Amino acid sequence: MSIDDVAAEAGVHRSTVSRAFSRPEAVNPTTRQRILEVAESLGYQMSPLAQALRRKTSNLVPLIVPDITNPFYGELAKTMATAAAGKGYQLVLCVTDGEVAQTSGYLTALQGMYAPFGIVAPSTSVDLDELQSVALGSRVVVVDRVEKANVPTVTVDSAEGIALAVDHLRGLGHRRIAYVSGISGTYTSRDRLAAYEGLAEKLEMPATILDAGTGPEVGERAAELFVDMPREQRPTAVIAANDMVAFALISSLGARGVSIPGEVSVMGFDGLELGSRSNPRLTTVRQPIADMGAIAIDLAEQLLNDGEAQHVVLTPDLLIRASTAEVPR
Amino acid sequence: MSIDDVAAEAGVHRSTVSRAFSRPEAVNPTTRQRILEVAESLGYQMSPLAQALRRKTSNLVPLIVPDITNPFYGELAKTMATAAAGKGYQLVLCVTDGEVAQTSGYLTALQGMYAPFGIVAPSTSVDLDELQSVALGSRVVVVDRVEKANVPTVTVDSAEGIALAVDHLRGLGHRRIAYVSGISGTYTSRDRLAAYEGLAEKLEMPATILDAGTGPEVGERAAELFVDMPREQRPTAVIAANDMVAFALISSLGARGVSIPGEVSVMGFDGLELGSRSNPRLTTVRQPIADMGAIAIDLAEQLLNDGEAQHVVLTPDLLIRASTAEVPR
DNA sequence: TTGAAAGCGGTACCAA
DNA sequence: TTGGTACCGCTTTCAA
Repeated sequence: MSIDDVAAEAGVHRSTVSRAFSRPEAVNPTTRQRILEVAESLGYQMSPLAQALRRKTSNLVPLIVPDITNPFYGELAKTMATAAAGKGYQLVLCVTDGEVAQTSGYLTALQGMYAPFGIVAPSTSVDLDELQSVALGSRVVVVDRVEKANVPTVTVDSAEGIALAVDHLRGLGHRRIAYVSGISGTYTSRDRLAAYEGLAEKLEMPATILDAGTGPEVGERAAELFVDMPREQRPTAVIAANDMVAFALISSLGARGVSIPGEVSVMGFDGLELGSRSNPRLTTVRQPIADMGAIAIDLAEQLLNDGEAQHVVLTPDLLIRASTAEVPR
Repeated sequence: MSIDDVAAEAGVHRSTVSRAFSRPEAVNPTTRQRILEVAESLGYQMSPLAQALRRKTSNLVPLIVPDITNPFYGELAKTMATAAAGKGYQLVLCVTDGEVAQTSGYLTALQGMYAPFGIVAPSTSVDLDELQSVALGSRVVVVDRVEKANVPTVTVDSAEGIALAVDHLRGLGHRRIAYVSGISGTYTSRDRLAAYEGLAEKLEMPATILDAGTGPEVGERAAELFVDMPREQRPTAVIAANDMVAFALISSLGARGVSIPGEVSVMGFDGLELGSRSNPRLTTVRQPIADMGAIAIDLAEQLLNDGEAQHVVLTPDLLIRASTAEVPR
């Protein structure tokens, strides 16, 4: 079932059929109508491959994430998939396991497929300059990573988020509020940490940083640090670098008999759906993940059209659930 | 950078270059060596698109999942991605939101891309016969769904898994063991439920089924049912249809002040990584998700080669963590 | 073992 | 507005 079959059946030339689809206004309405009907009746589907080969641009968009197992990237992938599908793109799933080399590998591979652009949710150490050096790299939008001049980015305001969290906790009477840093210092984790430190200074609040550790043992280190502190010095609340760290921390704290929010309030950052199924349900700063997909695609298209690299910074909000409570007295 | 550039530079015909890559034995070793070197020095990459167009088969493999947000599918996707990458396939992410129509839609779309086969983790209601009626449908392997004669499948033994769970709980002294059914009756959920009922009968154990409800409120219904029962009738342990249901249940139970595993032991089924970050850490039946990806790809390739639809049934094992304990007395 | 030529399924420019 | 034609980058059959 190719374009020639339709052309023959409709009694026109293949080029006319082609136009009927790609530039409808350039063909006689009557003719077009006939072509469309014939195509319909023949069940004709245009070959995206042939089209891409000729046009030198496909509808294949690489989505590069460090770890699709992580629900944050899962939620991100979902919104991306929805947004992409709406614009006729197909998402090619590229999982890097946090390895930098893979990112550029995928990008060049997908460029061979004439991918029009790529979406990258970079792991820690991806150097954006390096990224741009690979061919597709100059047509990439970066999600969940702070601004970089000539690469479009969509992020959430860390300072705002941390302020929301700290406000909430102070409103509950907390004064010793610690920050639990994320797995191997994710980029956002660092950004949020900086926001926390900045705010602590501004508020003249003591800044305590607990390291959650890495790997499958996340949360263990921070929990150890916590229980090893003399009671009266312990923070009464902690803000985790992200929801996953918060879950891990709560788990480790729970295993040590620390009750939440009875003894410590714990806040996350991300607003994962999962937080409504945790024990206790997680109070957290919510990123508008649902918007990020659509925005990322828009930014990509803008980049292609105007060559303009825009930066969109989204505003987070508070999701108050059950892991925070008034400071114990 | 096309095949002709390499040909020119190496002083041979394009067809020879083509052969040098695809049928190395059909070209003079010396010539081939030269071609390879030239290609290397020119940084030549073959166009997968052009190749696919001509060969009528690509390396694009649709991975169809109902919800990538669910960590189970996330873990599945990860192993698939790894297995696929190892064989030179690219995974195209297709999220169906549980809508049947989408599945066949994706399949036909990807067939237009000459996808050699597809991987489907079907949602509840996908009819496998219906699935096979669409073009690509006859070259599909199904994951996480019981056998169907002419479609290759890879699944885990539900009966074995439930037996493992029940054994574990009975070993801890539990006699009233309930089953909490999953979200809108997933296929595996039903399969596991049947296994539970079968085993209960065999063991002459009372079978209690708690419905976890649907949507964002999962777990709520079961938790209500549970607390509404008179204490002495309450199950002392429950087996959830899957880990996500277990998390939700624990969350809802926790919100009602029921302590786990103090008052009830809760078991999951899946073995998600997430279970090591829950509170309490989840005792569960583990599916060898990591193997499923590689096996699925193998089955697909076998199907293409021999036309044979194999069924692989994997054996689950027990992951004992902290959500189960001896029956309270 | 290598080259020539046709074709995969489209697009786009040029002419009519 | 339509048709003709060349070409995108590669594969494959047929001859040499």
